[in-house]
Amino acid sequence: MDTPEFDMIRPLDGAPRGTSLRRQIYQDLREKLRRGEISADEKLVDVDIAKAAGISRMPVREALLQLTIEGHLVGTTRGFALPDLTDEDVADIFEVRKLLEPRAAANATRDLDEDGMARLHQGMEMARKAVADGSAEALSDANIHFRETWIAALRNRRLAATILRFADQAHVVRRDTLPDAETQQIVLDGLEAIFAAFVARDAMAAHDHMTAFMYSAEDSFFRKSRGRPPYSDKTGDSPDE
Amino acid sequence: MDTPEFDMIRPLDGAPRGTSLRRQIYQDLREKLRRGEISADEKLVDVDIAKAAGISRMPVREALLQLTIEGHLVGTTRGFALPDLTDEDVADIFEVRKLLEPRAAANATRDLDEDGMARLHQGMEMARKAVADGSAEALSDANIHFRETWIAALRNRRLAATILRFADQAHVVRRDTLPDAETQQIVLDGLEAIFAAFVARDAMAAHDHMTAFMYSAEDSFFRKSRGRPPYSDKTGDSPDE
DNA sequence: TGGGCAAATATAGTATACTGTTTAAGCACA
DNA sequence: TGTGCTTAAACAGTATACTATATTTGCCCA
Repeated sequence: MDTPEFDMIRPLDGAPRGTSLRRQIYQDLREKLRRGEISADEKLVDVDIAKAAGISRMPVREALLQLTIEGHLVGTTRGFALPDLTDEDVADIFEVRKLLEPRAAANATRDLDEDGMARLHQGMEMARKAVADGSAEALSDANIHFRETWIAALRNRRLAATILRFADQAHVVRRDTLPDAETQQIVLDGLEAIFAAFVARDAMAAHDHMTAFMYSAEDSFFRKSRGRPPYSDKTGDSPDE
Repeated sequence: MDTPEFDMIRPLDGAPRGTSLRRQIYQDLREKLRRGEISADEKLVDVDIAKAAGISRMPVREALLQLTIEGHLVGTTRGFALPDLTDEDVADIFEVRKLLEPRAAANATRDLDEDGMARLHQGMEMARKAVADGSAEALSDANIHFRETWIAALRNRRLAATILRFADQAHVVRRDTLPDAETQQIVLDGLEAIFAAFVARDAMAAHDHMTAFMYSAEDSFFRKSRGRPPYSDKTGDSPDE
């Protein structure tokens, strides 16, 4: 019930020496967010996470702040939580992704090595099996695996990090669209086309198929969840700065 | 020499109530970085800044961490400092900017209101005067003023924030290229063309002129400072994640 | 005089304690 | 059964103290 008395033990999985606690907590939470293991109503409280990890508040707090800065969380007066994205938010995220990912995919045809290609192949197998099984979670995992592989290959690390930042914010989209069988098939077809372009190292094909993939994902979301891509005339808020 | 005994005074400029200390420090440092008031060899140390502001380390530390996360600083074991960007880094930044800013400029032709237009006009006057005077600093200020105005108008706040994040990292470029009279004229011409497109609310013209502006800025940098846009075969570092 | 080893130093990182504010809970009163 | 007020709880924010580590400085010895 009280604060822990012992400070030499770190009951955190592998405990990789040399890595700061902030980084460990950050990566752990980031992973959980990516996997969708944080529910929308859940509140992340630094002191709770700290107690669970057997460390103090500060590294946890800093990790939560980083996730907030990156747009993965929002800080409220009562703990940190997932942002509930409006249609405008989702449209904004897609606008950025549509600008970045096609070009990045084209670059990946240049940057991918054989090892990466093998992992992409893995990802495709996972995706095919997932769709055959009708498993939304498995397809989501496969999709993440696929994306992280080709993005990891990119020479431009800034571009890569920015893409991951925005792509990971769209878990709402996955949750709302992937359960649908038709959407699953569309996603798989898109991945197949992109994968083929990667294998052929055809930069323009990768660019164009990624563009199509983005548009179809956006379309799925706005058809499933509501009527139309929005933009009434919202007054300015400030997700950053 | 000792720690301050009084905690109700905040010897920080305007002292806007309700704003967290972290935010105040962040914005102050961000502004200084934007203005180029932090030299490349300078080291930013939390405890020093905290003492100067009459507050504790933690808010300062968190502000420095935020700036590091955003790529404006790098953390070393001996204080935070400006990142010394390699040619690859600059090329990477320009690649992202070239993807984002043309589209954003096109959007700005839709999003700018009359007030923003007036401020753009101001910025142009500043820029013309700066070039007439041959003042690199004044042109830099005008350029920043101009950019911040049209970006502030954007409805897509994520796009806006991302652009500012990358654009502000390029102060090295300004420093290395703007002193040159020929470059100043090129910059001014570019701004004039973009401004005209904004005034005419011609989205495609804005897009194309912004594209040209990006390429000419990149070209200026790599012509002035070294031979060619790079890409030998650097092994992976990790500016983010 | 140089080169490696050892203290000193400066700094990030972490821990703990305190404060202020917002939200929620309890309670009286209508 | 609400409705306004008061109190309590929960949390972020800030402060201060402690620790670990890397860089530098200086010394000793070859």
